[in-house]
This record gives sequence, C-alpha cells and structure tokens, in this order.
Amino acid sequence: MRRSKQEAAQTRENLLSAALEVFSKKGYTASTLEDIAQAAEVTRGALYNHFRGKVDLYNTLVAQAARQPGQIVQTALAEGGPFLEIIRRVFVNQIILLETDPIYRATAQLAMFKLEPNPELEGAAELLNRGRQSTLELLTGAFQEGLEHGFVRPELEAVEMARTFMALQIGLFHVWSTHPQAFNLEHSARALAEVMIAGIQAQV
Amino acid sequence: MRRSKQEAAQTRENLLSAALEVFSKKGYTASTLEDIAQAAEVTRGALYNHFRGKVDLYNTLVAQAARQPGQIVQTALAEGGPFLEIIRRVFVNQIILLETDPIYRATAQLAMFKLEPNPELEGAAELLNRGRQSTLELLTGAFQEGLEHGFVRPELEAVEMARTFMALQIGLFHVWSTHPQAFNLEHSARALAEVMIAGIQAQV
DNA sequence: ACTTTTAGATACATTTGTGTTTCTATTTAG
DNA sequence: CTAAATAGAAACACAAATGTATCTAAAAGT
Repeated sequence: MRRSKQEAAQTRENLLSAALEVFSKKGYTASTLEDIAQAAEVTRGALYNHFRGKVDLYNTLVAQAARQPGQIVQTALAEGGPFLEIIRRVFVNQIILLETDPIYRATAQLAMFKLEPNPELEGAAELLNRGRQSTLELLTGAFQEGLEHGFVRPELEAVEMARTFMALQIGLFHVWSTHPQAFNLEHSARALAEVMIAGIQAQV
Repeated sequence: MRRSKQEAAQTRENLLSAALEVFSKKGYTASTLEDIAQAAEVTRGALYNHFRGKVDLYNTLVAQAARQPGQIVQTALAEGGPFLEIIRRVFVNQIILLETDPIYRATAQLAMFKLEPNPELEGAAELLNRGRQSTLELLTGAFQEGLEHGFVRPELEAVEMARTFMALQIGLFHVWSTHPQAFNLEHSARALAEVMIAGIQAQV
C-alpha cells in the first residue's frame, strides 16, 4: 500500500491539520495519536511514519506559527512613519492576523491559553518566548525613541509601555477567545489602540 | 487506622492544597491521583474517601477562588467616590489580590492559562464565566455613568471600555505569569491604570 | 523488467491510571 | 464498656495509550 510522493506529502499535511484540530478540541494531553490518525483518515502506523510522535507534531505546528508575529513587526518598522503610527500598525495588524488566519489563531490559542505545563514541550515554549522577547525589545525601542522626541508623557518608562501593549493585545485575544461571538476583534482593537495612544501621548 | 474528626479535616485540607500544588506543577490532566495523594502524604484510598475524584478536587478549588474577585468589585462600589477612582480601585485591588494571595493566584493561573479543554470541567468554567460576566456588567455600568456625566470621551462605548479594562488586567496577569521575575505586578498595574484612565478621560 | 524502498496497515507487549472492593484499626456514640 | 461507624491502606480488575515490530503492496530507481 505504498502511495506516491505527492500523496505522502498530502497525508503529512492532513496529519498536521488534523493534529491542530484535535489538539484545539480536546487539548494536547488528552489527544491521542489514534484520535489524530482517525481525523486524518489514516492509521497510527502512517502517523509514526511521518512524525516521531505527539511532541514532534506539536513542535512542527508551533514552528510554523512562530515566525509570523515577528514579521509583522519587521514590516511595520520597515514601512516607517511616525512612531505612534508604527505602534498602532503593529497592534492592529497582529490582531488582524489572529482574526484572518485560522491556523495561526488556533495555534496561538493552543500554545498560549490551552496548554498544561509539560516538560516535553519546553522547546516550543522557549521558541515562543524568544519571539515575544524580541517583539518586546522592538516595541521598547520605538517607545524610547518616542520619549526622546517628546511625543510621549515623560513620566512613563519605555519598557513599561511596551509591556502594556503586549498585555493589552494578549488580554484582548484571551477575552475574545473565550467569547468569540461577544464582540468584533478588529473593531475593538482599533478602539483600544486609540485609547492607549491617547493615554500615552504627551499633552500638547 | 481511623483518625479523629479534626485530623480528618486536616487531611482534607492537605489534599486540597496538595492538589493545587500538583495541578500547578504538572497540569490538571497529567496529574494523577497518586501524585496528589503522595504530595499529601496519604494513599489514594484516603483521597477517595474525601473526594469523588479529580474533578471534584478541581471544582472545590475553583469554587473557593471564584468568590473573591466579585467581592472586590462589591466593596469598591460600596466605598463610593468618583467613578474613575472606583475603576482604578477595582483594577489595582484585583491585581494586588493576585499578587498577595498565592492560593487564589495559583487557582486563577490554573483555570485561566494552564487548562486544556475538558468537558468534565465545564461546570467550573461556567462558574468562572458568570463571575466575569457580572464584573463586566458592573464595570460597564460605571463607565456608562461616567459617560453620562461627561467625564469620559463621548465617542467611546461603555462596554468596550469595560472589556478593555478586563483585557488589560488579564493580559498583564498572563504576561506576568510567564515572567514573574521580569517586573513588579502592582507597580505596573498602577502605571497602566494611569495610562488607561488618561486615555479614557474627556479632554478638559 | 526487476529490484529495492517505503507509505501505510496490523498486531503485540508494556505501562499507567482509574474506580471499586476488601480489610483493619481506631474513634466515637450509646 | 461494648458496638457501630469510618479514615485510611492494600489489593484487584479493567481500560486505554504508547512504542515497536512485522507485514504488504505499490512506486521509484536501475
């Protein structure tokens, strides 16, 4: 029962998306490889042929998703403009990414809010941490610049503000994740960005 | 090997705190009743005598914790004062509760960020949801009042602002949970409350 | 065309957690 | 002081998941 290379690549994809689906629905720990194999309409034998096991499956998913948020920061910085505008762009675009890319969204929800402590998954956690850390540093730099140019209330610290932005974003995503039907994510994000920027701005 | 009533009550307490400890460390799903019994220095037999199983243990923990945040809102409202002051008090006091009460903190972290989807635990989830919903309503009411009195930028919606506050709080807690040593929670909370309130306030 | 790989299925052994049941020692109640 | 009740231990049966090992049929390489 050997399949062609293309078909094999397809089942690999199917296994990945089935894994994400099952993980999201039942949680990582409770998901069995049998569940995943069934969702992908193959047997566990096929699964073990493509991945070393559940951990490998998860790591692959996270590695795929981990690249995206940093890219948004990069392009927002590259596009330039007034720094408060950059901040707003990062904030809104990362939220939009969450709303429009269901795979990214599901992976982020899984990794951030629906994962129980698991020593086997520390590698992936470390990866996500580094990503967030570098985002934090970029934002801090932007705020620092804003402070030096006097666009920002001088009694605030740059790191503090950067962390606030991330906290707000994460919190909004968390609240929305638990009640997706309660409000429109992008609309809220834009409103919140307004409020935050108004609060941060130096009074003229 | 029968123990006195007092001793029995003590082992019950021990089991609960052992459960919280083990859940926090290994996650709910991966925690075995054997783990918990060992941490409480009894056998599974004793555990089954006090609780019906893992779900019961978890529900008891959550029920204990679920009361506290609502109480803070209640007393903040009862104390009265200008409504922006009330908001600030709720925000800061709930954060302080997280920082000072380790049992509440651990339970909140567990239930909010370290729990995989689990149909058996929907009862507890529902309980927490109701609590958050009523907090949201109270905050919304306060903001609505602020709008009517003209203390708040009129283009904002009350619900939106209330949700922002909750999101900010949750996000801050989440960020701090993953890097507790990176910053001081209360200090940040106070700074953020300032920024938010400045952003919300009507320009005079 | 023939041989070698290999995608995927099937079957097996091991481990681990759970719920229940049985047991016993001691503490309460009468 | 005797008897019923119960905290907690110990033992048992069952279910479920993992990893491995074997098997097969078709696809690639030669």
